[in-house]
Amino acid sequence: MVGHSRSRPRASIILDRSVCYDRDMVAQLEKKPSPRQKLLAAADELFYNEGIHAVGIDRVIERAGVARGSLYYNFSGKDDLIKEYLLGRHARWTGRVDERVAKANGPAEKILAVFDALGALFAEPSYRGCAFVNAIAEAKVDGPETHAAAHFRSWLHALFGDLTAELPVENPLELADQLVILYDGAVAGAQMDSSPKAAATAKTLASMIIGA
Amino acid sequence: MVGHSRSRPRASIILDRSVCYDRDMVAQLEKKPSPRQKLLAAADELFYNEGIHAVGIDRVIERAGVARGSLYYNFSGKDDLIKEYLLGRHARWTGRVDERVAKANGPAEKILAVFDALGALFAEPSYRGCAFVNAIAEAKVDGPETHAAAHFRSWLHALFGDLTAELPVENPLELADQLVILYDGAVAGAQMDSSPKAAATAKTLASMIIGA
DNA sequence: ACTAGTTTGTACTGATTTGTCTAAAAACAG
DNA sequence: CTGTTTTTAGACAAATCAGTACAAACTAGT
Repeated sequence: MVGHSRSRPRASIILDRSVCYDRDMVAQLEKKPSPRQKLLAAADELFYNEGIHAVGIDRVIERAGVARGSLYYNFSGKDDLIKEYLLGRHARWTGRVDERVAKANGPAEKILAVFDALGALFAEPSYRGCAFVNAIAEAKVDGPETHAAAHFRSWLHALFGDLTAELPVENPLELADQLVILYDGAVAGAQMDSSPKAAATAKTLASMIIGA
Repeated sequence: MVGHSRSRPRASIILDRSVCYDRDMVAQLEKKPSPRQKLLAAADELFYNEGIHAVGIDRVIERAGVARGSLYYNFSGKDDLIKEYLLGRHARWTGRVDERVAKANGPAEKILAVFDALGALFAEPSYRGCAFVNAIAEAKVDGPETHAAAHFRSWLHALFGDLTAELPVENPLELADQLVILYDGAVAGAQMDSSPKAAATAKTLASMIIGA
């Protein structure tokens, strides 16, 4: 609940996305990872695999191999670490989806490419559901997870909203809502049933409703 | 991790389902609720609204208005309380769905009745997603949530599997998988976007795929 | 009324939680 | 080299966690 007692570091979430090549970025890529990066990597792994609430900062610190003080020097507390963990998840996942969508030709193929991205995600052995759904499940009202999850949801709706707008259908917004349901259903089903084929099932449904 | 040190009570989960009318059942309905029932009611409310991990047993006890010892007399520990909480959620939800399905005429209407049940669920102001999805999100491997969630998932697949089997389609099992995705998508979308209309959207999609 | 089963209130343990503090070493920039 | 920033290791506090122990009181069946 208390801010930094020392000065704040200059690193930002942009550094993790490889979109901005300033001097600090190049320097961090060539040198060994900073304590901040090690902490974010450890938090990403532990929070996602075991749940945010179930993982104490001691385990994050131990996993990262850094000193306890480094956490509170680079972050204002666990809530801040949670927020940055979710921002990183958001950036990496949207990057993967945008990449696949960009490669596809035409709005219909771009929509189906989203479900191909889900299929690749579900095939990863470490898949344990949507980080934002899981975070909201254990979040208290107005917790650090709220804004990050809302940000992710607006991205998801905009993704399908933009793609269906280029489709020759009578009601693109309704179609976007339907695609969001297919997306959410595949994500949840793959987690609960441990069946990666949910992506293929959802993709089949998606191709049905965008073709009709 | 330790069993009962005193003798174990004779009440079972069946008593909460109103399916078995023995003498104990009638007695419990007419008298004031037992500490066990108060504890289950408090755990149901707190675990669902705030997350299992985030709620300590002290808050459950305080909310139930019973003594600390009553928890460990009626349950073997928090894990046991979690298990009973999820069993109760399972019984109540499947009861509500089965009731609506039973009232519908014909397999197609019965399938759509499931999504009507979801619509009624999402309209409740206390809706906060699927208790089993939320529980798994914060559960550790082989925790008390695992079996309850698996039990619920097999019920869900059997529900749509049985209903699609009575439908004149070429591949009822594939259709059942698709309906599960619509169900999961509505459940997750209604939670993440706080929009009860996800049930109607999923129902529209369901009627499309079972009509074709 | 007697007895067994149940509930209560409180105190207590031991482990774990997030977060603070300090002093010294290390890395870094001008 | 000099001075600032960052990292380290560890001790420490205050709160909370699940669970145990125990004695007294209450309830219900016979």
